[in-house]
Amino acid sequence: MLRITKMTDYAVLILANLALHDKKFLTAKEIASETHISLPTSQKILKKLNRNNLVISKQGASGGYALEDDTKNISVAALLKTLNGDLSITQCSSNDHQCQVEDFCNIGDAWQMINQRVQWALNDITLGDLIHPTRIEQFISTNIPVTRNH
Amino acid sequence: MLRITKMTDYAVLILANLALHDKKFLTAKEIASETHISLPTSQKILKKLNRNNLVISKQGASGGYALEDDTKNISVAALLKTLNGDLSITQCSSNDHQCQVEDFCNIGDAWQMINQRVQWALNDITLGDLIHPTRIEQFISTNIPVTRNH
DNA sequence: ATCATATCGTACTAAAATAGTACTATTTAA
DNA sequence: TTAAATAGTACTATTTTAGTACGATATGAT
Repeated sequence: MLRITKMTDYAVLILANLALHDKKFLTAKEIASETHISLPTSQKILKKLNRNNLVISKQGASGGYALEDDTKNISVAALLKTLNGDLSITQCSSNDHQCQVEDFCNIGDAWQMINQRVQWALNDITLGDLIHPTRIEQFISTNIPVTRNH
Repeated sequence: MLRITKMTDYAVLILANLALHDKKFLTAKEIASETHISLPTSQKILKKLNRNNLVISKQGASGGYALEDDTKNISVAALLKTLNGDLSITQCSSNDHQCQVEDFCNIGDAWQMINQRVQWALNDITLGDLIHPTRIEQFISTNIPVTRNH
C-alpha cells in the first residue's frame, strides 16, 4: 500500500512533540497525554526511539525522554528507515535476494530504480521540516517536477 | 512499511509479461506458467486488471487477456493507485479526515507534502519504462537530485 | 536505607490486512 | 452441444501490525 505503519506515524508525532519542548525531559505519561496516544503504546515507541538513538532517556525518578541533539536534522528517509526497518517499496527489490520468481522476472531492477527515486524524494526533508510546515511549502514550491500526468 | 503489496508486484509482473507478447491474447494458464505465479492468483489478478481497464479480456474458448492499448503509457503512480487503491503514505493524510488525533497533531499537513513528493517521483515513470530498464537508467542519470544525505 | 517513580526488555494476545483458494455462472468458438 | 475460457463472489489461512502486561533495573527524594 505504499504506506507507513501506524506505529511510525505515532513515532513521528511523538518526536514532533518532544521537539516542541526543546531539550526538556518528558515522561512517557506526559507524552501519552499530550499526543493522545495510549500510554503503553507510547512507552513501546519511546523505547524503540531510544534504542535507535533518536531520543535520549533518563531512568528513575524525574526521568523521561528528550530529543537527541541532531534528531531534528535527520532526513525523513533515514527516519522511516530506522522506524520502519526498510525503505524498499517491494520485497523482491530488497538487498537480500529472496524473491521466488527472480529468475523469470523481466522487470529486472526497475523497482530498484523506483525505490531510488522515492528515496531521493525523502532525503531532502528533515524531521525539523515536518514541524515547520511553512518551510516545507516554500521548499516544495521551488521543486516543480516534470509532469507527465494521467 | 512504504511497501506495495505482493499482489501489486505480481500484477506488474503479469502486465510486463503481457507487454512482451504484444497484443496477443494469452490465457490465464499461460500467464501463470510463464510468470510462475500460481494459477488461482494469476486469475484473481487478471480479473482485477481487467476491471480496471488495464487489460482487455475475451471470454469463451480461445479467449484470454491482452494489454489495453495505452497501458504501456500509464505512469507508475497511476498504476499503483489503481492496483493498491491509494498512494498515500499515511492514512491520516488521506482525503477522508478520519484521523483520531488530528486535532492534536502538530505535524499538520507535512505528510501530505511528503506524499506529494513521492507521487511526483512516480509520475514520470511509465509501465513501458519498467519493461525497458536501460531507458530508465538513462532517465535517472539525468535526474540527479539535490543531496542532503545522512 | 527505603520508597516512589521512571525506564528497559521481553513475551504475549488481539485485531486487521493480505494472500491464496474454491465454486458457480456465463460466454464463445468449434 | 461441448469444451475451454473468463467473471463474480465468498471463504479460509496466513502474516503483519497493534496493543498490552509484567518483572527487572535505575534514580532521586525523603
